[in-house]
Amino acid sequence: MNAMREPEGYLIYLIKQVELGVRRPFEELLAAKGISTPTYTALTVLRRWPGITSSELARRSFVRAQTMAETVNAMLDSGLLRREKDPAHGRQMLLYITAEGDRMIDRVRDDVQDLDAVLASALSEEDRRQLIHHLRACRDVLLAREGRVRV
Amino acid sequence: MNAMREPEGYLIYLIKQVELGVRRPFEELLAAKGISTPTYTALTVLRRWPGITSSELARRSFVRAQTMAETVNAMLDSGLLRREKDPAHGRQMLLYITAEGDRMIDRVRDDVQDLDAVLASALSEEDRRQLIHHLRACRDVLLAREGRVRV
DNA sequence: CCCATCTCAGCGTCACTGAAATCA
DNA sequence: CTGATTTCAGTGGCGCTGAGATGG
Repeated sequence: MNAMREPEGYLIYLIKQVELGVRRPFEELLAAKGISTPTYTALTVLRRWPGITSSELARRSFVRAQTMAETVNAMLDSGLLRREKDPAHGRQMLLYITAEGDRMIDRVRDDVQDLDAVLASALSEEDRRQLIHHLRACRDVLLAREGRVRV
Repeated sequence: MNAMREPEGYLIYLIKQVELGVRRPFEELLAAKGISTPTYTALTVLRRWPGITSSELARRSFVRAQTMAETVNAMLDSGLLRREKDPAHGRQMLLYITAEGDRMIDRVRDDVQDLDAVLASALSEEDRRQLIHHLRACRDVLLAREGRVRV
């Protein structure tokens, strides 16, 4: 418990620090291929959950629906996504990645993996596996707090 | 290696997602006590490294010197920090936390710990310890890339 | 009637670049 | 002269709130 008495021992603090440290190189990497961070994260979430609405995508991405709407519109304009009317709900539009969207993910994959390798360069393969696993657990706790997320 | 083929297996992606998910509740928590995220992080770094310059604080916080200068000025105005001329370097100013700054950290400690506990609620105590340890390793890799940081 | 989505409009924080002055 | 810090000025991405329209 003593480890929690100082900010250095807080998960929140360390996660924020690591994220800030990796933000710039990550954004530069994506910008070199012509996409933004919100676009990249939306693509990755949508690849896992094709056919969800923009609002649901927002919840899974931890942003407001209005914020996600901007990102989605930009992606529609650049052809990374397409949307279809939900036959069961007149107003809702379901989102899908296009072939161009898939190509975009492929285009940045190597660079993202390289940066990831730098980040993990002080960790053993087993450490890295554990870190991924624990971060997923934290993410899922936050998702559960975010209100209902469709299965 | 297969775990790295999808974004779900990237450290970068998960760290960004967790950070985004925790950002809002964290900022609300701090705002309730009257401080901002940059101020909080500056306080925590400075507590560990009293007497560093604003530029060095910027490097350790992964922001530019100009960005940090704004945060530091606000903190000087509100009495959380004081600064002294470095006797050995005419132009440089060394930063120290004031008693008021220490009180500010104390004031938010319980709330930060509560949020931290939520984040770690799916982890065992041993998992949490490992996660902290691995995140520190990632942070230190990034710090080392940031150019010379004074011991 | 209520609730969720979608859309339009405006706002604020925070990190950025560029450039000039000071001093070891 | 070179390199680092400090300071002044301007910019922009990105997430936010509020409000109105549509539809189950």
